[in-house]
This record gives sequence, structure tokens and C-alpha cells, in this order.
Amino acid sequence: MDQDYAAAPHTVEAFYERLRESGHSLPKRLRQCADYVAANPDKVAVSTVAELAEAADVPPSAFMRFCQELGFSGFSHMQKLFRGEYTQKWPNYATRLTKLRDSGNDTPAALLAEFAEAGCNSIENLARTVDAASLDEAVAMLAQARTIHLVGNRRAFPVASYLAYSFEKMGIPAILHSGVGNLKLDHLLARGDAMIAISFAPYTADTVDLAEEAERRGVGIVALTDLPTSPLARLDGARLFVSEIDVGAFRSLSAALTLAMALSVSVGARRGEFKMENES
Amino acid sequence: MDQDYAAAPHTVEAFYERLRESGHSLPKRLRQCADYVAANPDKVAVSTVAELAEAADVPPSAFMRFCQELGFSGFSHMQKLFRGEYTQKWPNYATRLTKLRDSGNDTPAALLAEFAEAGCNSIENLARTVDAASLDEAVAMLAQARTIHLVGNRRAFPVASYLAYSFEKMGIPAILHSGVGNLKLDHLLARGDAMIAISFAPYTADTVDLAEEAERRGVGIVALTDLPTSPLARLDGARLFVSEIDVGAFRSLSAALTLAMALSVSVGARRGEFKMENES
DNA sequence: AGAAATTTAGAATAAATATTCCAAAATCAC
DNA sequence: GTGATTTTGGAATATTTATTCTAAATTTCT
Repeated sequence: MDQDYAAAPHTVEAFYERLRESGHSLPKRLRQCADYVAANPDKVAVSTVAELAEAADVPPSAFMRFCQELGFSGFSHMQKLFRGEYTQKWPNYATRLTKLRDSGNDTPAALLAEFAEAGCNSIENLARTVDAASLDEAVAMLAQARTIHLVGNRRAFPVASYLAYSFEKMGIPAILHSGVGNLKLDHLLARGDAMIAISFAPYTADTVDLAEEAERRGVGIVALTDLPTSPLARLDGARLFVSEIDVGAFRSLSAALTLAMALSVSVGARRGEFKMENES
Repeated sequence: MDQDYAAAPHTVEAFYERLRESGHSLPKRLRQCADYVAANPDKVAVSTVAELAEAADVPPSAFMRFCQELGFSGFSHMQKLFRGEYTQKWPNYATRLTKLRDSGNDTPAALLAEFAEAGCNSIENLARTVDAASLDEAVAMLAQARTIHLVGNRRAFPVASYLAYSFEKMGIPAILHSGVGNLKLDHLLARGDAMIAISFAPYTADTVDLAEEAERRGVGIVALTDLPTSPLARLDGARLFVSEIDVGAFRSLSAALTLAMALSVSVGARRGEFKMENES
């Protein structure tokens, strides 16, 4: 009874291909559907049959026939294709990991493969979704700062320390507020400076406090955090959001670090103070 | 009867603004919704309440309450907002990355795209070429060590500090040899311990010296480095090689960090001392 | 022009989905 | 600790949306 719809296109590309091949031999109404979809593929993912049919100037039933003509079981089936294609898939690594463990193939190499895939996905997602305007704003602010203050503890600390290394390499004055010796370095914060504050949920109180103090002292803030509900996002300044994919209870840092690299190098370029040495 | 929902945000920007203002004071379940939506605005456009609720790990009714809390009449009302936005940034959205890469201009966003690509390639390359036997050897050595010493300076320092964070989170005794205060911590190195020594060309003398000292004292060495010609590779122990792809004069750290994550989690698993808390 | 085949439109039905409601649980204030 | 208030989860319901069906209209072929 239930046939398989193997005939249906499996990618949007294949879908277009099919239209190109046989679209011209379709009867009038179905042709209208084809033309409309070809011209407005973005609408398919977010509309109902009724809406699309209206826009293509055909009755809904004609649109249904169009979907079936192309090999789909119906409109929903076709829509699934368009919805999947252009939204990133965030696979659930937590369940994959338990599967992995159950299958007994819980080797370090297998784990590495999981982290690798999660890292790539996180990075790709970052590159696609980052807000270019905020990034520009951040770069502009940092490029004209006298001193750049770097704040990030615990999970965020590797990012902060990478930035410290990178700025040092480029000869840009930057201070890593590491909390060593429990010294308060508040007094270093001065108007004309800028701060990159980094924190991910659950947010470290020290980082947030220092960033707030900096804001009060008129220091420009670049907040590198994970969510708009983060306390860092409430500060006035440039906001950069990075969300990483979990692998089990562990979260990658790849995307945050990638952003940090792009940020520091952009600032270096803007300042025109490149020093192209290699690193140690 | 039909009230007006003028209170509801009219743009996605305004929606984020509202989350920033009052998102932090929401009860737990609604907060989960807020965070999920903030991180995945595209999903909202193309999913059902049931799907989103599942992804945000809340019951569907909680998601409904979330929508109403923000001033919408319900989910459909909120979805309309996101669907409009989704349509706008399409199809630029799908091809944005490749466009950025091809355009070759040096905006921060373009630079980010380059770092993103380099990072992904490095990670994929790592996963393909890593020597599983060495990895196993390293994990075995670290799993039975009493204390794990972490050494890495300059560019390698973020990796070392990430490992320190990760081990701490799992309750595994580890010491980060950061060189703070110029203290010599040689005397802490004892038989039965293990060391993860991290260095990339041009190799930092301090790191190499400390690793050699450790070897003399009978500490097991895991060398995380870039090339077989590295001084660290000459030491007796497990050798892990990571080669990163350059972007101009800059080199990513994504692969090294990915390896560090897999390594630390594997050691944690082997020790059976998982603590599945969250991190800060 | 007339018969056969194809295509169409809209009403009827089935399925999926959003929304509401309320008892139970958790949290808060005293 | 006790009572009041808020928050929660799930089942019940309402609404929307997809899908099918059939009679009428159109086209095709001889």
C-alpha cells in the first residue's frame, strides 16, 4: 500500500533539475506552480499550500497535484525538502555519544571524530550567522583604543589568553586580566581604552563585575558571549554571540576561538601595524 | 474581545532587545525557550511548536506560555515575525559563505569566513590523520597518572589552559605550569606523574626544557606538537601531531584544541570520574 | 463537430498543529 | 514549617492546514 517516494528529488538542486527537464511539458496550472516555486523558493519553506496557491494564482488542489507530479507524496513532503536545505542541522551529539558508548566503540579516536564534527559545525554556523555590523563595530572600537583589556575566566580563559598572545604578536597594547595574585587592576581602566569581555553560561561573576566596572569608567565594551540573556549582553557596546554545539556534557571552543582570531587580526589590519612574524 | 497585541515586538531586532532586557528574569522553562530561540532563530520560522519545544527540552505548553509572555497572541503570531525575516535574508543566506570567500575583500566578516574554512579543514585533517594507537597510549598514560602536568607557552598556552579547565571540571588532579612568578616547579615532577607538553614551531625553550627535565625524572610524557622534527617528538612517550592550516601569517588553533578536548574527555571517561556539571 | 482523454476547481474529509485549561509540583514569604 | 503564589506538564479541545474526491470544463484527436 504505502509506496516509496524514491522518485522524489532529494535535494533542492535535484528539484530544479527536474523542473528544467520536464517543466515545459506541464499543463497550464501546474506550470504556473512550477514557475512560481522556481522564482520564490524561499517562500516554500515558510508558507501553507493555500498561500502558495494564491500567490501562484491557482487553486490549492492544483498545487497539490503539482507536488505529486514531481514525485512527492504531497505538499508536506516537498516542503520538508526546502525546510531542511537552508537551516543548519544541529545534530544531537549527546544521543549519538550514548549510542557510540553502547556500541562499545568508545575509543579515543571515535570521540575525537565526534568532537571534530561538532567543532566544524559550530564554526560553520558561526560564520553563517554572525552579525557583520556588530563585528565591524567591535573592530572599529578596538582599533582606536589605547589599551585593550582582556577578561575571561574558566572556560573563556583560553580565548582571552589567545587574544593576549595575538595582540602581543602584532604589537598592540593589551592586558590580560587573569586574576593572578588577586590584584585588582580596576585602576588601569581608563576612558579611551576598550575591553573584550568573554563569558559563557553559567556566567562568571568576576568577569561580569569587571566588565560593569569598565562600562562605568567609560571604557568601550566588546562582549563575546553565548546568548542575549547573558549579563554581558546588557552592557552598552558591541555584542558578539557564539553558540557552540554540545558533545555530551562538553562544549567545544572552536567557534569562539575562530571568532577571536578573526577579531584580533581584523583589529591588527585596521591599525596597520601588522608584523608578519611567525609564532612560538 | 480581540485585544491588540501592540506590546509584541514587531521586528526580530526588537525581540532580541526584549530578551536582553527581561530575559534573565524569566522562570527556568521560559528561559530555556528564550535561549533556544535566540540561538536558533531560523528554526522558529520552519518548525512546529512541538519540534521547538522538544529541541529546547520543554513541554509544548511551556513554549506557548513563552510566546504569550513576550506579548504575542500565541506561537503562530510569533512565528509570523520570524518567517518574514527568514524570507528576507534568503537566498543570500545560503550562499553567503561562498560569496564572502570569493569576494576576497578584507572586511572582518570575510576574514572570519577564511578563518572558519581554515579551522574546519584543520579539524577534518586532524580527524583523518591522527594516529589512534598514539592516542590510546596517551590516554592510558594519563588515566593512571597521579598528577597531570600541563606545559605550553605562547601560542600553545590556550590549549594548556583549556586542558587545565577541563581536568579541573572532571576532578582530575592537574597542574598548569604557567611560569607565573618565575617559580620553578620542577620539584613537583615525580615518578608516577604524567605531563602533556605542548609546543609548535618555533618551539619555546622553556617548554622543551621542562619536558626534558620531566623525562629525566621518570614522568610519562605526552607530546602535543606539530612535526616529527619537533624537539618534543624526540622525547620518549606518546606523540600526537597536529598541523594547522595558515590564514596568511596566522595559524588557527582549532585542531589542537579539538584534540585536547577529545584527549581530556577520554581520560576522564577512562578514569570513570565523570562529573556532568556545567561549566563557567 | 463529436467522442475520448486530460485537466481543473471547489467542496468534503482527514490529519496535523496550535491553544487552553487545570491539577500537581515547586518556590517563595512569613 | 505553613500557607500563598508562581510555575509546570500533560491531557482535552479548537483551529488550521493538507489531502482527496468528483463533477464540470477544457483540450485533443479523428
